[in-house]
Amino acid sequence: MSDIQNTPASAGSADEADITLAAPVEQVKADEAPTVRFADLGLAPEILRALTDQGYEHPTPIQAKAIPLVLQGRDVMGAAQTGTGKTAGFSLPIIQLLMAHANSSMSPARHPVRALVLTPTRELAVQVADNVAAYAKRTPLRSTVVFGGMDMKGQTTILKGGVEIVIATPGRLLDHVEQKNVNLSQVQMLVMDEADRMLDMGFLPDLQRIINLLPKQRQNLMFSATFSPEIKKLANSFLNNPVLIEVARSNATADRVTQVVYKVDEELKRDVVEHIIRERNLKQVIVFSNTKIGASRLSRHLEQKGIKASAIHGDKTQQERMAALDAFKGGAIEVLVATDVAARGLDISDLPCVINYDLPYNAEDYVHRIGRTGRAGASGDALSVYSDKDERLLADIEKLIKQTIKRGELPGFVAPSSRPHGAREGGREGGRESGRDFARDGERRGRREDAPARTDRAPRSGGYGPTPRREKVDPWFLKPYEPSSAARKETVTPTPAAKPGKQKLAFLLGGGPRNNP
DNA sequence: AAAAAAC
Repeated sequence: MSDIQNTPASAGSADEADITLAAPVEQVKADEAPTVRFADLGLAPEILRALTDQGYEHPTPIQAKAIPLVLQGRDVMGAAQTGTGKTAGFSLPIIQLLMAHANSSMSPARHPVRALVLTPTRELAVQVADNVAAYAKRTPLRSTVVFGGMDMKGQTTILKGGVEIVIATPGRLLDHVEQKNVNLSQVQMLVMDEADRMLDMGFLPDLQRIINLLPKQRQNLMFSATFSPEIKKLANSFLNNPVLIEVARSNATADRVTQVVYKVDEELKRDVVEHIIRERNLKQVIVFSNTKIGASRLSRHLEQKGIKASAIHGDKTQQERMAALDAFKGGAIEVLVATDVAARGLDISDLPCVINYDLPYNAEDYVHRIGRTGRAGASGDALSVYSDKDERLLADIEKLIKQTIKRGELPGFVAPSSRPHGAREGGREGGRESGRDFARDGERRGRREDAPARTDRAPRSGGYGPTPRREKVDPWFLKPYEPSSAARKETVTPTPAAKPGKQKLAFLLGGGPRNNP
């Protein structure tokens, strides 16, 4: 992938009119993939050791760019999705900067909160916190995570014990602030992760409340997958002279991910999902549902059919959510049926396959969902089932990704149009199970014997539809009338893993050391 | 039209 084309001539776009940057935005330029090592980035030995412990040697492109800039104290606006390594991109330099004044005193007063990371979802908070803790494990810095749905007590104890780095969802953090469990007046660094999602979720008032509690003098890092006008406004109001770091659009729509859609009868969707899981012998797959109830039902259905499945959505207790995630990561659960709570942010290793049980109402969410696969140089499959009523959704998605998605055929599943009226046919190849009654939902049916894994997978990439084109990024940051804003711009392109062999091995081992965090 | 997030 090459760099994104942004010409100054296009800067006068319509929605830029009401955007006034508080300060000029500097852009840096770098085209080639970095061949640097973490050791070249000026990181402390304690941090390098922690990275080595985990098998990381080479930074991803965004890390190679972001780390030095953050170390310089710059505000950074990162246009990056998950899977680009942005978590390490901000946490490593934060740890480094805080280390300069770290002390090993046990006194809570000597461990004021100095870095704050805000995330939209609880799971993402936990994940970021896990990373931070791992990177900081050889330093005296303390970190913790606070989020809702859990007892306040444990979090309160840790907060009162003193921590330098807090990772939090906004609501619970404010809760702690109100209860005087935490003081944010010493925060030097603020990270807003998945800022676009936080806005979508209505966190703006909470964000403003939190920011009002912070010192004016601080460093701000903001990451967002999209550049809506709202995000630009947020960037304008909260960032000070930021550097824009841009990662070419997620590899989600890159050729590494084979996308296929299957048009089926609405009521056959769950059987099709089951069929796909068996046919491909999938052992690690996320199935996305548009609704919480749909996720639960599908999960239950799959479980009844002897597939190790579990659902994760907002109506589950936090304990259930975490248990499901852990079970999935640990392999006890093979199919995680999720709402969009898991669409973004979650770094659930490198999934070989993602299935859309429903096409998302929001085309943008499609990109986020399938971004769970084909990560970090690996290939992946993104399969979607849809029915007649979803044609419009599919059209929206294809318009967004500027790509026609391959229409797949499922041998054994009768095409919706040719299905005889009233018949409920859902058998598979060889008609082994023809005549099954698909009408009675929830009825226990005979468990299907394990089907041998077939190899007639959908063809990999290529040859179908126009060449994928990267989404045009609105050049809001170009300030044609601002002399200090040189037309330099940073575009970081994800590169294949530096060591493909090692990467592959990591995947096979399921969570072993990866090349890039 | 749905999901997420504080109690």
